[in-house]
Amino acid sequence: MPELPEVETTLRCLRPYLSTTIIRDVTIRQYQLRWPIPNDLKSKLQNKCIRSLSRRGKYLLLHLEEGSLIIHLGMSGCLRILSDSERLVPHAHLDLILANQLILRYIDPRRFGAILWTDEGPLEHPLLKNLGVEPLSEIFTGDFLWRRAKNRLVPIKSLIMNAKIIVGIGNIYAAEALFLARIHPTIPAGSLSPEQCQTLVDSIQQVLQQAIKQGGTTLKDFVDSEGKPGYFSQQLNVYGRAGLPCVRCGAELKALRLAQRSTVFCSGCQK
DNA sequence: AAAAGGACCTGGTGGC
DNA sequence: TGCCACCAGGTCCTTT
Repeated sequence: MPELPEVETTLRCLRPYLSTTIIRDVTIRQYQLRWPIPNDLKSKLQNKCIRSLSRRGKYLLLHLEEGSLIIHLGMSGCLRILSDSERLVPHAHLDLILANQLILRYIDPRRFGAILWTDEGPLEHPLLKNLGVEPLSEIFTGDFLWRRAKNRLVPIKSLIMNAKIIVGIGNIYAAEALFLARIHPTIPAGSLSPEQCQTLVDSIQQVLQQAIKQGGTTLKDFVDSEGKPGYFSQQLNVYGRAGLPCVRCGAELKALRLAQRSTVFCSGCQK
């Protein structure tokens, strides 16, 4: 499910409910996610105050007095704020019962997500420490991308989805950004000109910012923490539109498989 | 070092 | 209606 805009939407939605809130209790129904939920998590959280929330790439971080909860939504995860009367749905793996009577519930059918704890600064955690740049930060420039792409033969789509280089871009927004930039998804990353890199950076930032503004993309089951879907799916130009006409030139959009991911593009517009 | 492919897991869809 | 193959928003790990 969630790429950067969906995680950011979740963060913004949660913040008013969670910051400076005390966790009264923790219910764990399923420990087996991508990695097991730590056995001692309950003791780390119970009666502790959530000081603040942040995001790094697709990771959500809840900062407590000592240590942080690291949450990743995987492919199908979401976090909901619920009143205690709501009935349990399948795959509700963890609840934080808050002092304000609300429940923060983690739901993840495919269990590709993760809930981990770190006593240290969370950015030093092995999963976060080697992450690439934030695409909406000022250090993500055309020159940065050009230098990282130089001499590399991987398809440009794979490169921009590589979290060691840039975080947050998944299959939807990679396809959309390449369409906006008129760049073919399979061309070797190292063959882009500096100008094309600048265009691509601009397109990535544009598509992510627009998607955040729309509350993310709901394909199937993404909702924010209040249960509202995102509306960016109405603005998708290529993702999920193989066989349909290109909104720019009218040519039939093509699909191919790249690194086991479906990839839609316009062979008329994207060179 | 870089690139490619497999693995993890559930649920929905389309074909026969 | 049932069964099966295949697909889905991620990303780490192993192999080449």
